[in-house]
Formats: sequence, C-alpha cells, structure tokens
Amino acid sequence: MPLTVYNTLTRRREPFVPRDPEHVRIYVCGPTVYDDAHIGNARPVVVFDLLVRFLRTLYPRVTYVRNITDVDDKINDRAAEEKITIRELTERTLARFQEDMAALNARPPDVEPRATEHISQMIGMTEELLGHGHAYVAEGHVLFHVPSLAQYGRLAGRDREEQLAGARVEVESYKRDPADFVLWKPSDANLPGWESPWGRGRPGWHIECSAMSREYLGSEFDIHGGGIDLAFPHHENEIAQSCSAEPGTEFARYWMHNGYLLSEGEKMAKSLGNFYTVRDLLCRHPGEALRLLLLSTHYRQPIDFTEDGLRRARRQLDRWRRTVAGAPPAGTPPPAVLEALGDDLNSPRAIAALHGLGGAELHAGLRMLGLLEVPHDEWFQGASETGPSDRAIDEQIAARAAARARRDFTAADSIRTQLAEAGVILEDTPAGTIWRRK
RNA sequence: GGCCGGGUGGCAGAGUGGUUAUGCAGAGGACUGCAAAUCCUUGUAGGUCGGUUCAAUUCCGACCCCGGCCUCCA
Repeated sequence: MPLTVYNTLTRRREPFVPRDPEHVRIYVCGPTVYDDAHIGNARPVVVFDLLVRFLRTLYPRVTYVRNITDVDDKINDRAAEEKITIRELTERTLARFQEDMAALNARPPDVEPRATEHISQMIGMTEELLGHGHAYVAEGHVLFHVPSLAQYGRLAGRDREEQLAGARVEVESYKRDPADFVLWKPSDANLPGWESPWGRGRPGWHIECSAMSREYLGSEFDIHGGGIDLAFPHHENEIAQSCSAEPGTEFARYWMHNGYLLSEGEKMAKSLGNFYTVRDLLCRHPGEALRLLLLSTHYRQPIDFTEDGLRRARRQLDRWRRTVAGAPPAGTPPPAVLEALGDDLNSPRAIAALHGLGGAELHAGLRMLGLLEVPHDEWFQGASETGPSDRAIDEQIAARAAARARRDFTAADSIRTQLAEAGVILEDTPAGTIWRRK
C-alpha cells in the first residue's frame, strides 16, 4: 500500500520514500506544558497518531518522537501567578496532557523528551552554530544570524524582503538583523537557568526541537509534523539551525502540517466563550467521539469544531458499535480504508469507506482509525455520576416487564419515560430489554 | 500591505472534465402494544462573473467573502 503525503516544503504531494525502509523516523512538535490542552492542541496529536499507526502497518519499525516543552516564559509566568514551582506546574500539566490524549486513543510516542533534560545538547548545537559562523553572541544572548543561510524562508515560502515588509515587532538593539532569533538567552536569579559558556541562561524555543530530534532520530529523518501555524517561524528556524549546525544535511525530508481549527465558526478565544479544553469536553462527551470528529475532516483542511458535531460523532459511534456487535477485528483493515489513508491520510474518505460494511471487516477498519477501543459495555452502560445505578435500572426494567406482561402499558411507559429522563434509554429486543446511557 | 488556505445540497464532508460520494438531519414505508434500534425508498449541491472545451463543481483568469501566518499560539 503506497503512501503519498503533501510536503509543505515542496508544496506538492509526493510519494513517501523513507530514508531507511527498515526504520521510519518521525518528529512532531509537542505541547508547552503550562495549561490544559485545548481542542486545537488535540488535533495534531490525533492526526499524527493516526499517521504513525498507519506507518506501522507499512514498515517494520517506526520511531515517533514528540517533545515536551517544559522551559518557556509562559510557564515561568503561570507558575508565578499560581505561586507554585515551575516543576510542580510542568509535572501536573504534563500528567493531565497525557491523560487527555490517552482518552482520545492517542498512543504515547516512543520518546517524549523534555527540554529541561536536554540542555547540554542544546548548548552543544549552539556552539556548533557559533563555530560555523551562523550565530553570534550579543549582550549575553546567542543569536542565529538569518542572513547567513541563503535558503532561509523556503518552508514558509517567503523571501527576506517579504519578511521585512511584514515586520511589526520592535527589533531588539542587539540583533544584527531583524529576523535573527534567539538560541540562548540570559536568566536572572529568579528564572530557570543553566550554566553555559555564555553565562547562566536558558535556551530559545526553536533550538529545543533541533537538538532533541537529532538526539533521538539523527541529523536526517523522514517526517516532521505540527500545526500549520508552526511552519513559520518555528519550523523555518529549526531547519536553519539543524542544516547550519551540520552543513550538507537535509534535516526532515517531509514536512506535514495540520490545518487550523475554528470553534463554533470563530477563532477559539476565551473571550468569545468558544474555548474548549479537552478536559472540559471529556466531561460531557466520550473521547472517541472527539477523535472521530477530528478525523472527519482532512488534516490539512480547516476544521470548525462544534459541540453539535461532537454529539453527532457520538451517535455514529453508537451505530457502528451496534453493527459490529460481537465481531472481532479482522486481521487486515478493508483495502478501501488503507487506500484512503495512503492518499495523504485521507481519513474522511476512510470513514466513508466504512459505511455499508459490517462485522469483522468494519471492526478492523474502525480499529485502524483508533476507534472502538473502549469496551462496548463501558461505552453504552459506563458509570454515570448523576444517573441511576445499574442495579436500580435492572429493577425498573423488571417492573416494566411485569407491567407489560399484564398489558398495563400506561405503567410500563411511565417507567420508560422516567428512565429516559434520567438518561437511560430502553430497547425491547427479541432477547429481552436492553438499556444504555444517553 | 506581503504570504498561505478555504468557499460543495438543511448540516457535516470527499472524490471527480461527462456517469451515485458518504454520513447526519428531513420525508415516506417496514418492524413494534407504543417506542427505541434496525432495514427499505427518497428530495435537495459546488461563492460571483468571464474563458477554454462537444461537455466544468472539477482546468484558466478576475472579483467577492471567510480564515490563518507575518509577534516563542497546534
């Protein structure tokens, strides 16, 4: 099954050819752990989880690295606000992130490196850049000198003049060029810092991904992923750093970017009341519904998240579960599903291909997409904090069965209505009455 | 201002130069004590204006809208 991917670097779809067919290597930018993941953070996690699952069906070995940014000024600010240590904040946030993503059936990456545990690698790369004349020291900072690299701007598709035309930021006086960016910056006593050849300081954001991807995947690997908003400047800067630190190397061959996410038709913002954390949504909707909704739109398309869409996704999963019944997932997913995924990860087409299937084939297709991993009993009858207990429901069903037996349908319907109001739906089948939580 | 996406039937969302996307919702029917679930049938499209073509939702151009990036946001 061939895989074609859209490569942001070339702006076209290309056949995916791994550097080493025995070992595919992929890096995706992970979260800055200062606050709970919102729905927009979840999209790349789910998209690249699916990509990695698919790659694993194609290649014998896949190494998936997703970093954790645990040194960042937003983290410093938040920790100060909450009057807790940076470590407490990052540990707590990371644990919650991992729980949330697990609820979306996103498997953990093979390596989840933390920035704070790779400072020496970042210092090392910064020294290499200085040694090659791509960086300079100014007022305690180490800066990457953008004009030193002719190809800068290739990923974002913009040249130097365009960037200058758009410059809206005040340029720090120590920068030789407005586009230069920080590799290392000084920390005062109140900020996290590490000893370095340039004094006590902390790394810039971009150097983190260059250093950690090299540590675990080597100087050249296959796929680098993230949200489209990271393409510039973050990914552009990563390329600049990595290719300059080791001249002649290619860094990532394929760049894949997921599209932006809107919420209820607008950019998600706390002030608009359309800001959803994954954690919030998981209180009201199953994680698999969120996963399905995110995969219902092609990853490069903009997606308009709505809670209504989430409800529809959940009902779709209800139906599939009934159709699958007790069928085990067959060994191989349906060819149409694999074909769609091979076509630049066309998950909406893969989902469409599932309709009309049944039994083991459908089950296998859904499992390929990372759906239906939650056991059926838990899905339909899982514990509820507000509804009646399983035992109370069984008692009511027995009472209703007795009423129906004496053809007292008024009493029977009354019981059914009461349960419905409590969020429990009854279905009479030839094998007896079954129930599920709404 | 520069750059990059997108505009498809009531909604969600794909492919495609000519032939059904798919799903949801709606309508009709079957089943049911009534429901629920399931099954069957079914209507409705491709921003605007031009161009190319025997034929365009699909290619080209212009324009209009929406969104993003250009500021350490996925």
